[in-house]
Amino acid sequence: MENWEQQTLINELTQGMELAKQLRFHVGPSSTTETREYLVQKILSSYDKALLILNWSKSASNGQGTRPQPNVASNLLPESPCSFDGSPRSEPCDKGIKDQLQQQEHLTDLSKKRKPQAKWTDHVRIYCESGLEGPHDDGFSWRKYGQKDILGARYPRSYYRCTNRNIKHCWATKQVQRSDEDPTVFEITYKGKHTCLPECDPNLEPTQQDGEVQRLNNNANDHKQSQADDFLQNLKNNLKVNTEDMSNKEMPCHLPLTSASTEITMNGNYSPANFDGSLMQIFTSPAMSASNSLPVSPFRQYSSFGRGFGTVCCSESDRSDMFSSNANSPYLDLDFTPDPADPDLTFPFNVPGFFP
DNA sequence: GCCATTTGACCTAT
DNA sequence: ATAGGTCAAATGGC
Repeated sequence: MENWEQQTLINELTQGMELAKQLRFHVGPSSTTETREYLVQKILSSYDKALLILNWSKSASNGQGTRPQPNVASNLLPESPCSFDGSPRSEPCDKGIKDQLQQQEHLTDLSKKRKPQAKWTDHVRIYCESGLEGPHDDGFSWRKYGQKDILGARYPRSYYRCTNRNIKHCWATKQVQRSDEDPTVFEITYKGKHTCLPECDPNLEPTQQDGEVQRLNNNANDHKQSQADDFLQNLKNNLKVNTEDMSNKEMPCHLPLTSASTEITMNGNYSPANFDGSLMQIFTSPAMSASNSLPVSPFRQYSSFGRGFGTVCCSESDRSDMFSSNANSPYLDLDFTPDPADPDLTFPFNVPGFFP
């Protein structure tokens, strides 16, 4: 067993023990069911991770060349930058990492040639239902550059790229496609990472924003707590959030939120410290899509989510089928380098967006 | 005029 | 050959 595996194992077991201790204090009637379920889920998650690491090491020592890839975490670790959402992934996690590297290598290739497939892909599925007062976005501006009828799909697929593509060489793209099975469900696939800053603060000068990107990249951990706090606060106020895992079965984890109208369900665990993560699959409600009486223009509306996570722009005509979700972290460097000592720390934040 | 969307054409992977 | 992804001219709104 490699050192980092051992360390991770220790971390997970330690975390599990700490969580169990916390749970002990929440056995009484003063604590909410959500709190207890949340802690239980985290404990289970920690032990799942630990077991996986053990199995991983075991298979490796047995000479089985194919270790469970780090994407095992995608099944179990919502903080996994590779798949927090748990929705079907187009790429194995490790391949995604390689692809990211390949993408960086090809960033200079601005030719008309199609760039290599799926350097880094995230898959997000979102639907909205009543409860959100307006579209939430992922903090980035997207420009639609294509639409294509997909074989076997009832609805066309829309292609979006970051509006900063030319300005800041931001190569993030996303694809939005309405689900055949449930037209209220939209599948959003993100490709590439944002190298630009979300327009979270219109008062910031570009240079300030650039500096902010750098600062955030360098001090991502410093912001986790505040982002998480803001996120939680807004969740309490606004959202009902669900996620699904890869097999589309529920692995609920109820956050200890006090608002009766607020519920967060996600596969795996959650802690505020994790909410700087890039991948969070959020289900919001569909009825919102029917509402055209938005309080604010869908163009560049600032989200009330979190710290007003930036803007998203889209056309009026496209509001019916475009969503924005923050599969890519708006703030953090999306280059995913698993920190073996603390994988949780690499979990970036994700904010859902929605365009009715 | 600028910017975003639309949409047909083109390119690439399979 | 076909499907998916992207480009870029045309178009429209502000």
